[in-house]
Amino acid sequence: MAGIDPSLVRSLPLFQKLNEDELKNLLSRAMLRRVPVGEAVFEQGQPATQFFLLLHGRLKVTQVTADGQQIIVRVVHPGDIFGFAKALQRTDYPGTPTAAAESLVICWPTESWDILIEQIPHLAVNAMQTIGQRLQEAHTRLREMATEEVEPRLAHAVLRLIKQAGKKESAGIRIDFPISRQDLAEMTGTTLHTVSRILSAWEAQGLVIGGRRKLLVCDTAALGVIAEKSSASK
Amino acid sequence: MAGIDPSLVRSLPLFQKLNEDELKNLLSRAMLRRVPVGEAVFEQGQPATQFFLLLHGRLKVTQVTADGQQIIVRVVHPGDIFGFAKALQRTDYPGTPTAAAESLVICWPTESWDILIEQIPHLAVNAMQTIGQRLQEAHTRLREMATEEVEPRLAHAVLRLIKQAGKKESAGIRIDFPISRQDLAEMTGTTLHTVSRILSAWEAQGLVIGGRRKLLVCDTAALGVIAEKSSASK
DNA sequence: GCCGCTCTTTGATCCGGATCAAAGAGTTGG
DNA sequence: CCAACTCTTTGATCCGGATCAAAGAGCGGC
Repeated sequence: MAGIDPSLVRSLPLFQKLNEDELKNLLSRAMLRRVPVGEAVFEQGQPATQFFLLLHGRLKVTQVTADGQQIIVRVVHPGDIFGFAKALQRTDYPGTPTAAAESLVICWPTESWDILIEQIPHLAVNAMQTIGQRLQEAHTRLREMATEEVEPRLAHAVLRLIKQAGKKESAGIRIDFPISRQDLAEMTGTTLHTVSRILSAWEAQGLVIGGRRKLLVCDTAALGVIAEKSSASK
Repeated sequence: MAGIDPSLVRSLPLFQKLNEDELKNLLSRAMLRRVPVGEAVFEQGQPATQFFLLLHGRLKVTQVTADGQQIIVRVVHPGDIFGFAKALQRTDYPGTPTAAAESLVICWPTESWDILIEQIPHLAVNAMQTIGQRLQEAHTRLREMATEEVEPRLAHAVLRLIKQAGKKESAGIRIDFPISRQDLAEMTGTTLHTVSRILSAWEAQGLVIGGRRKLLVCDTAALGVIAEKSSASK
C-alpha cells in the first residue's frame, strides 16, 4: 500500500534475481521509515513485530546488561537485513539498533517472513549466510577478547570497520559514519580512556588521524601489524 | 549403502516428521563414524567435505589463533548438527571439534546438503534456528567478556553447561562429560589458575564439588547470584 | 561571540588477575 | 606397587588497564 519505489532497492544483490512483479509484490507489504540520528529503530526486549532492511545510513546495535552496562554487538550497513527475530525462533528483539547517521529502513511485518521465504527461496539462503557471517564475526571477536590485549583488539576492530565502512580519501581511509571513542570502547570491551590513549599514540606515529567522532586511517599495514602482534614477546 | 539403522535417529526432533522412506533415503547417503576421546572429527581450516550430526558423546569446538592460543567456542551436544560450513558459504571448517567423551557422529557429504534441504524443508528451518541460537549465545558471551569480571563469567559458563549437559544426582547436578579447569578457562577467557582458585573458593562455600575433570554443582541458586552480581558495588 | 554541552585528552593511583614457581593428587601402565 | 604422567592447587609477584580526577577542545544555540 505504501508503494515504495522499486528503483530504491533494485541495485541490492538480495533483489537482483527478482522480476518486476515479484519485487512489486514484495514492496507492497513493506513500509519505508526514516530514522533520525540517535533514534532507535526498535528497543531490546520489545516483541518482534517487524523485520527490516537498511537502505541508507548506519545503525549501531547495542545490548545492555541488567546493571546498565552496554556493548555494541555489531554495526548494520546499507543492504543488510536485521531484526528478523522470527527466523531465529525469538519473539522479542535481542538488541537495540540506533541510528549513528541519518538512516532509511524498509520494514515488513513478521507475518510476511514465511510468505517471502516461499516466494524468494534466495532470501532464506541469504538470511542463513548473513547469520553465518555474523556468527563467525562474533566468534572471532570472542577469540580476540579472550586472547588479545587491548591494543591489538582495537586495531582489529578498526580494520573491520574500514573493511565494512571505509571510504577512500586523499590522506587515507575514513570510517564513513560518526563514531566516538566510547563506541570503540564498547566494541572492544575496554574504556573510552584507554581507547583515547591508544589512538593518541597511533596519531603520534602517523597511523591515524583522529577527531571528534571521526577516524581516518593512514597506514592500514601498520595497523595490521599491531593487530597480529602476539602478547607473548618470547 | 552404509545402512544406518533408522532407530538410531528416530527419537531426534529433527527427524520426527519424516516418514520411513524419507528417513531411509536420508540415511542411505550417510556414514556412521566413531570418534574416540581426544580425537578430532575434522581440523580447523580443512576443506569442508562433510557435515555432521552428533548422536552420542560430546565435542568441544576450539579455535586456535596464529600464535597458538586456544579458546573453546562451544560444546556440541547429542542431537546437534555441526560442520555445515556449506550453508554459511564457507569452503573450510572454522573450528576443530574434539571428542571430550567417546562419540558417535553421522556424516553426510556436503553435496547432499542442497538435496536434503529440498527433501526436508524443516531441516533448513532447524539449521537457521540452530545458528540463530549459537549467535545469541556468542553475543551473550561477548557481553559477558566485555562487562563482567572473571567470577561471574565462570558462573555463567557453568550454569550454561548445566542447562545443556546437566545430569541430576543426589548431591546436585553433574556436568555430564569430562571437563578440565583448562577447558573452563578457555571458555571464559581466563587461566586455569584463576579457575582453580575460584572453584576452590566455591567448594569451600559448599556451592560445588570438584574433582579431576569433574564438576558437580550443589547450589545452583547461589551460582546464579554470583553470575548476576555487578562489579560496581556502589 | 560567548555560553554550555558533549566529547576527548592526559595524569595519577589502584587492583584484578596474569604470570612465575612449585608442590600435591589422581590415573595408567608396567 | 611404584613410576611417570597429567591435572589441580596454592603461594608470591607483577603489570595492563580500570578507575578517579580534571583540564582541553570542538560545536550548536542564542
